[in-house]
Amino acid sequence: MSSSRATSIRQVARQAGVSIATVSRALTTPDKVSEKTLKKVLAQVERSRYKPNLLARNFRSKRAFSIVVLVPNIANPFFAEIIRGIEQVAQQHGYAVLLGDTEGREDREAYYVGLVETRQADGLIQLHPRLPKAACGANGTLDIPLVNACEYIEDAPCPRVGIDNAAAAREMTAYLLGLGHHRIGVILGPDSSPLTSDRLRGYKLALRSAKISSDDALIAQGDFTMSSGSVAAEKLLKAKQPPTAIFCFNDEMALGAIRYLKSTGRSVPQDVSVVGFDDIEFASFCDPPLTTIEQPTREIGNKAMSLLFDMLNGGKPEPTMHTLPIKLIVRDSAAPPPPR
Amino acid sequence: MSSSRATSIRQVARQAGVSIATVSRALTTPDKVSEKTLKKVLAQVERSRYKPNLLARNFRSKRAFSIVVLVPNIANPFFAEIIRGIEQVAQQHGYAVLLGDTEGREDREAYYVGLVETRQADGLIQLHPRLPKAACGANGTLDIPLVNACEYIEDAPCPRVGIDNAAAAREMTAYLLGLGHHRIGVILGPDSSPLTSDRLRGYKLALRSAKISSDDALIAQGDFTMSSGSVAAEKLLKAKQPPTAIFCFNDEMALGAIRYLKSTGRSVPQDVSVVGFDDIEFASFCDPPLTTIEQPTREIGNKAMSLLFDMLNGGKPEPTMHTLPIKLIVRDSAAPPPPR
DNA sequence: CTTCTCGATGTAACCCGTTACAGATTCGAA
DNA sequence: TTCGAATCTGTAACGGGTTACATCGAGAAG
Repeated sequence: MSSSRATSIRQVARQAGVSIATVSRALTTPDKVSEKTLKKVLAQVERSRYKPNLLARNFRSKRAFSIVVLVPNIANPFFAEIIRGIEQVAQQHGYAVLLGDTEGREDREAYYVGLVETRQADGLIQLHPRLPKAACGANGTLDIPLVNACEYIEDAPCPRVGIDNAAAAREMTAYLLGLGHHRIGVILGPDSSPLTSDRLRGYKLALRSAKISSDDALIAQGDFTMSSGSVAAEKLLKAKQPPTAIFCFNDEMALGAIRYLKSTGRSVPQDVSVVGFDDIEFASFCDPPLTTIEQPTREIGNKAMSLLFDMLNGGKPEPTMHTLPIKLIVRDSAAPPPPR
Repeated sequence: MSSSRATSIRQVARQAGVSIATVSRALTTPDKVSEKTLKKVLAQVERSRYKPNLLARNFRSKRAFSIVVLVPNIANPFFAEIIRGIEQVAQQHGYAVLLGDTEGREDREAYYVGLVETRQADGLIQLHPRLPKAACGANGTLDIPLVNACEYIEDAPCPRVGIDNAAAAREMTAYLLGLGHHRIGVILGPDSSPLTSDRLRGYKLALRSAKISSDDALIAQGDFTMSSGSVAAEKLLKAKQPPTAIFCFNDEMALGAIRYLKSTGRSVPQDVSVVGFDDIEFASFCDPPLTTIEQPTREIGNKAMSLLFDMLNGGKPEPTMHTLPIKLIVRDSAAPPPPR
């Protein structure tokens, strides 16, 4: 909080007896400066506590060295993990990450897109299942460097990274079939989410492979919240022919479903098996520990940032999907169905 | 992705037939421009899709219009909520928030402090219980605008916002006493956290008011993780005179404690009451729903950002503590002790 | 000794806005 | 009509770095 203005490169140059160019080079490209001068300059930098003004540097280099991450809700630990993955490689490349918590509102989305249009940020990583309207040019192309992570956008004109949701759902369904279940309920996510349709497709594929016809009475709507999981589970269990296992399209809903089952005196997995998706932290701590699908959240974040970094450095934005492997985590919430 | 360089204010000025100063004024101080010119300029701005380069503007105004939030771990929903509160008012004032997830490492802390020293950011909000070393000047003052939120730093030379942990713990303990408990166990957080000592103080104060002497056998160490809650609960319950209620210094540990109790066949709250602290989202969904202390997370974030904003606008950093009210949330995890 | 090469350094233009200051125009009042 | 004030507009300096280009000096080669 000293009242004098911050020391500038010119002061350092004067006091070190060199030109400003030399100071600049000493700090950014030391090998272009003789050893003697370098030492002299660095000593003076140290002495006068000089910190280069990155606002100026970035202005000159036309780069903000920051990127924004658009996320529906940081309070969701699943997204938080992906953000950590993004930050990790962002920092390796000298980028800072601006947090864009949209809370689902489109005006906030537009605000963050504006940040990159006005060069406050260099690019954007989108964690929503849709493209930000504000970023779309007239001819279906994107105005800004963008990569989409973890939610699959059909035909998006940008690189995407995520998992193969259909394959994952198929694997999980096959696992339940393997335990001997024939009536497997599912609790979907919101319709708007492409995740839902992909996972549903995988589920049906697995049934078909096992020569079991799918039954709409076994499909219940949810919205990824715990309470919706409870409600949906109730609906499924009250059917004429209730399922012996429930596949929830995320862990929160699985937790909700388990809560409902327990509250009605059923035990999991003895009476009904319940499995989830995502492997959030609580999944291993709840009772019973949840069998679920682990998503490579860190890796998704890492990859997304790497892709964006490439784009920012002149790579062209191949609109390809980068699929990362998932893992079926078997814990204790699924077991063979009870004998009839 | 057009190959031409971005349109600059000079182009717009030329095409609108005015000077660059007029364009600048039209965009930043429209009332200094005649209505006719304003219309003409804005039309041209629209037509050429001109977006002012904020890198240049910020450079000129010597402000980055961004602040960094240092957080131990964004994957912790408690912090995530505070961040949302910060972002909310940051955006109102035109500030972006840079996410500083330190993962507890000091080098990352230093990196983020560097961001404000080099003017990439204007100030910093710290969510850790200690001051970043890198930000401390020689004479015990701070080099950068900083406010501390949610964890109490003793004698920090900066504004602080948080709750009265001692009073909150006292209230909770009094509540358990009121239910008829006489042997109340506590599960602490890590020693390094000032939260722990404050809450412990509140607990002891309540006991003294009730003329009950405190017993070290009722105090167990934890570290704010669920598994530490299980371990600590086990230790408490295996004592000669086990507690009839357990006060955990955060919700995660309470969840862990409940899990341990259930696994040993005890039911909560019939056999043992368990209460938490923080009111994380899961607290209302677990079984039984947790009686806990609600922290005003949003408000903490809001207040912290307001304080920082004031500092950035010339207000001097009063090193005062801003205490926000908490709320005791009664759910179903605490009940009168079982009759002996 | 001259000439060439190459590394180290300095000079100054440049990035793209904002804004102090000056000049121009308009309008009302004397 | 003339002058002053108020309003609008333009010119150009400025911010703090980076970097193309010029310059200089030393050592190598001829």
